[in-house]
Amino acid sequence: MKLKSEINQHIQEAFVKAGIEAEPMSVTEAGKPEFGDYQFNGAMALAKVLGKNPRQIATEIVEKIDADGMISRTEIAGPGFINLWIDSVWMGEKLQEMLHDGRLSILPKAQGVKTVVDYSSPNMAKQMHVGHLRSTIIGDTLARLFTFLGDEVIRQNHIGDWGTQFGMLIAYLETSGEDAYSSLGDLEQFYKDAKVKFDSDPVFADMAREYVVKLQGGDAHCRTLWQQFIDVSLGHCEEAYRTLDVTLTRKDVRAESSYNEMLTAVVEDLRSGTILQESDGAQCVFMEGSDVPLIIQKRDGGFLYATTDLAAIRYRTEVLGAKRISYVVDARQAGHFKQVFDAARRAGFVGEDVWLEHVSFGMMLDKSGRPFKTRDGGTVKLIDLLDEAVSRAKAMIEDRGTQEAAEVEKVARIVGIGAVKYAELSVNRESNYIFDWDKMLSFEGNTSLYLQYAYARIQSIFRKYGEKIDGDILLGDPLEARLGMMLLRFEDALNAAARESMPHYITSYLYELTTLFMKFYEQNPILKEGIPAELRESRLQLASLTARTIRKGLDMLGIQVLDRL
RNA sequence: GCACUCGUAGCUCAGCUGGAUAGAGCACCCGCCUUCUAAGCGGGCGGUCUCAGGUUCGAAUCCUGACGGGUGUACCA
Repeated sequence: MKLKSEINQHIQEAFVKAGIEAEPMSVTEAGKPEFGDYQFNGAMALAKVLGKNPRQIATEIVEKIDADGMISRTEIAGPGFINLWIDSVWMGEKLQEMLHDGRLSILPKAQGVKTVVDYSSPNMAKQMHVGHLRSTIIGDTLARLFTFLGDEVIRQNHIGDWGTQFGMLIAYLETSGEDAYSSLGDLEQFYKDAKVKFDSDPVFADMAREYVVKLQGGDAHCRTLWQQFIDVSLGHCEEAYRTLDVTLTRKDVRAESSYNEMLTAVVEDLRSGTILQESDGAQCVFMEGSDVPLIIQKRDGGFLYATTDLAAIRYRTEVLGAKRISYVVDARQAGHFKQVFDAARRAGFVGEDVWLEHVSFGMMLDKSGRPFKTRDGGTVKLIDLLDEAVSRAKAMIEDRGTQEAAEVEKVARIVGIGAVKYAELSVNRESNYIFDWDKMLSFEGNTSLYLQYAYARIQSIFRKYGEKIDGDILLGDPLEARLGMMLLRFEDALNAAARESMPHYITSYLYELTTLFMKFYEQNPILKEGIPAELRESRLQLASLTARTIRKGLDMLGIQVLDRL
């Protein structure tokens, strides 16, 4: 339920009744339990405008609040804080509605927004490495989240399948043997070998350059080899997607090369829109306040990635009809996207009603704060990272010895991959972050395993109980009330995460919820002898709802839960 | 040089549109398993929120400057 906006509405109504004319202001979640559940701090801000004492304003607002059973108590504190307590009977009823609703009382938007999420975007010339992880995981979370909230999501995997390096690779494929599929088994090695030959063998280098021209000219044989190469490379990516439980499929692929035919038109339309300027022989778009242009067409007539990006933007708005486009791309591209967005708007490729958003994320650094590399200076392959995660999880599970032998592999996969994804998603995406195997695969504190563990313990209670639950949800105990409050905030957390494209809002919420539940559960036995039936039923319902919220929240992150751990 | 961005506990990070005593996890110390899974819970230790000004009733949060780190800066993607 949209708890916060419901409270805001009551405050707003009180404003009207009290004759206060002011911009709507929002309540905030109370910082401490003794300040209630929510607090409204607007009275102080209004004091100056209205020329009144803030406490007096607060009093006038409080007197007019008519929350229809939702708010049980109000208090004016300090200079004019309004503290609000949510009624526990009201909460109990709402919690029960959530429990009996498959979507946890979260209604899909009446008017879904057609949203393009551009993410993952691997380069077909190389194997996926750890640098692709953040885009892939953040983007997939956003796609799942937006979908759940009722938006119409179109995933776009803007794969890099065009450019000069493909000439080299095709030439190498042509000379290295007949069977393309087996020789491409290790793409990384293939690329390195090709590069070595390119640098050392002038005849081969010339051949490679020739192949670029032939490929771009549409030569059938070259296209066939190129297509084989892309198929194999994409196959590798899809293997990583499957391992990661990422929802991208082949139908989401919209390759760079697919925009080729649109590029000339993009340049022409920019020219006729008089946005284009020639500078040093190149066709450029200049932005106000910056002397570094966005180059659309090279002096030699060639197109660049800015051209492709503009074509893609156009396709997304004009053909797909997107109203929000989220680019999940690392922070180094911030300047580029600023220019592309600006050019696209001025060219009229996107209207005022389209929201362009660069969902940027920071770089991955090693422990000494340098860009993350392997010991020999190479990039860490994504698949190696994932294998490592699973094998570490497996070792811990075997060590613990609570799983059936047949289950170990499956559980290790869910736990290990979950840990990697959660570690990426739980930090603010905008900051750089320190990559550390131990931290990433740690299972303590704010990690996926902590949530999965809590979930499994709740399932254990229900296995033991095995009967139908009934009765009211009672929130007598303070911890019970806080848990109930937290459960009701789920939708607010999801909405905030979606509004700002910040997955870590979800993890923070889930961690806080789970911590509360763990405390509650330690102090308030559920099935123990001597617990009154009424209380037991109520606590079982809270436990059930907690489990469902954890499962749904993790589902937004593409992380699975387990009934036993 | 210019632009953007970051600077919170020993380490890794939260801190939502400025709000009441700045929060977690790890590490370290102490306690809790004959009782619903101890991958847990409780307690302790630890911060002049880089620094200096400014705006405000009120600043980790907004503005300016300094210092320090990172990134970007014309025909690669």
